[in-house]
Amino acid sequence: MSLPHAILTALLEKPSSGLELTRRFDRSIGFFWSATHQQIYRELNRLERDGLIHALPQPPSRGRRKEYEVLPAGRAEVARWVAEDQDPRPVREPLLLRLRAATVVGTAGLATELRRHLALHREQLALYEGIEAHDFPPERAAGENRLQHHILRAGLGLETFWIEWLTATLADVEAGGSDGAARGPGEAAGVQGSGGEAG
Amino acid sequence: MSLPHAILTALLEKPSSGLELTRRFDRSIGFFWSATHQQIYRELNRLERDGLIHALPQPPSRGRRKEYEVLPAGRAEVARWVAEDQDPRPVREPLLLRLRAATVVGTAGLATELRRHLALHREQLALYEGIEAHDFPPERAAGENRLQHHILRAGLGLETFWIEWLTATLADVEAGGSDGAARGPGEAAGVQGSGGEAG
DNA sequence: CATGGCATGTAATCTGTTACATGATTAT
DNA sequence: ATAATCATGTAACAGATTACATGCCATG
Repeated sequence: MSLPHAILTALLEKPSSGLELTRRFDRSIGFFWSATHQQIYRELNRLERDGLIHALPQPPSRGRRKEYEVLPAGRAEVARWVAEDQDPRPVREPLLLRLRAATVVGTAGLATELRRHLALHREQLALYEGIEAHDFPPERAAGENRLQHHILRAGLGLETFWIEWLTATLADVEAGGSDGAARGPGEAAGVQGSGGEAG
Repeated sequence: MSLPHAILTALLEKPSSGLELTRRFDRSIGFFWSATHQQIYRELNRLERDGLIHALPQPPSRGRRKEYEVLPAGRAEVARWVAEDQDPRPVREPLLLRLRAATVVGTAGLATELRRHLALHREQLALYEGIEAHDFPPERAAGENRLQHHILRAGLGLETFWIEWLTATLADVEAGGSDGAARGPGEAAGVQGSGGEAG
């Protein structure tokens, strides 16, 4: 249940309308929590109903811009949530799944996908590096906004990791070149399976 | 739409019943794609209805074990999916969200959470290291199952990244020690916001 | 007054989560 | 017999995705 809190945080930073929020969820916030405008409007209505935010007084009609502001109860809820016990979500990465599938049905077409992903991650890394250069220049390194910098570094670090991992994996997939089906059904099963059970 | 393919892959590795699959989704496969038994049973029924798998002939009654096997159409579907164009999912990490919220409402209670996460990631890393030692011993390094090793390395790399990142972030949060509310509302907004817009 | 873009919203569907229900099997 | 556990399943709901609908407003 993070979306309402993401919205509250965004509104605390700056009161906004639904569409403005949508835009911000395409950029900075969306780098680690994405949301569509439908999710956002729905959640705004709930948050208002629950008394955590309220719309600034404006003639309410259908197609008209509606600006929201966080109420004290909303701010308190965010503060509570920051300290809440909340386990890290298990990794959910379809590409790793597909890699595993490839060990069974063959790697045909996989290299192309890996290359494509590599390019996308390089793009994203470049984007983050641009933001870092702009917002956290070396001259005022030990500044106030250390937390913000750490958040950005998470993005930088993750992209860097994927780039390295994809590069290594791609090399092996291209070297192996085995486009066809896997060697034998069931052979690959033990490797990850038995290890997991042992651990 | 990865769950059906995850199940097909698991069944290709080894025909199983619903509960067996559930167990495997708690270990090896679950390391990068988790699922509960309800999801699995629902999906098994759909896959059978769609002719991608079939239950091995056994007296079908309610509480009785039902073993499934992948049909040729199912294998073909997996092969198709391995090569499919599929963009990486945007990162969705509540902890980063909470960090950002903390820049606005204060870091009270945050260090505790970071420490807890650090411990959990260290545990997970140890688990992966155990599996690596067991399944990929250095003596038969350049072996057959390179792909499987790469999959495991993704887990190792991600956990390692989070441990390093959490350590660095925690140090700053503890040093800053500002438990109270943020400096001023709106001040923190520009940092990530403007950077994102510029990029 | 028509067009296009801005802004909010509805509806349908799918995926994921939580809680509970029920039949079968095994051990005591 | 009965309790514990194995195994499958139902129901209700929350969250996320996709497609579409509607009203406002500026411009030509």
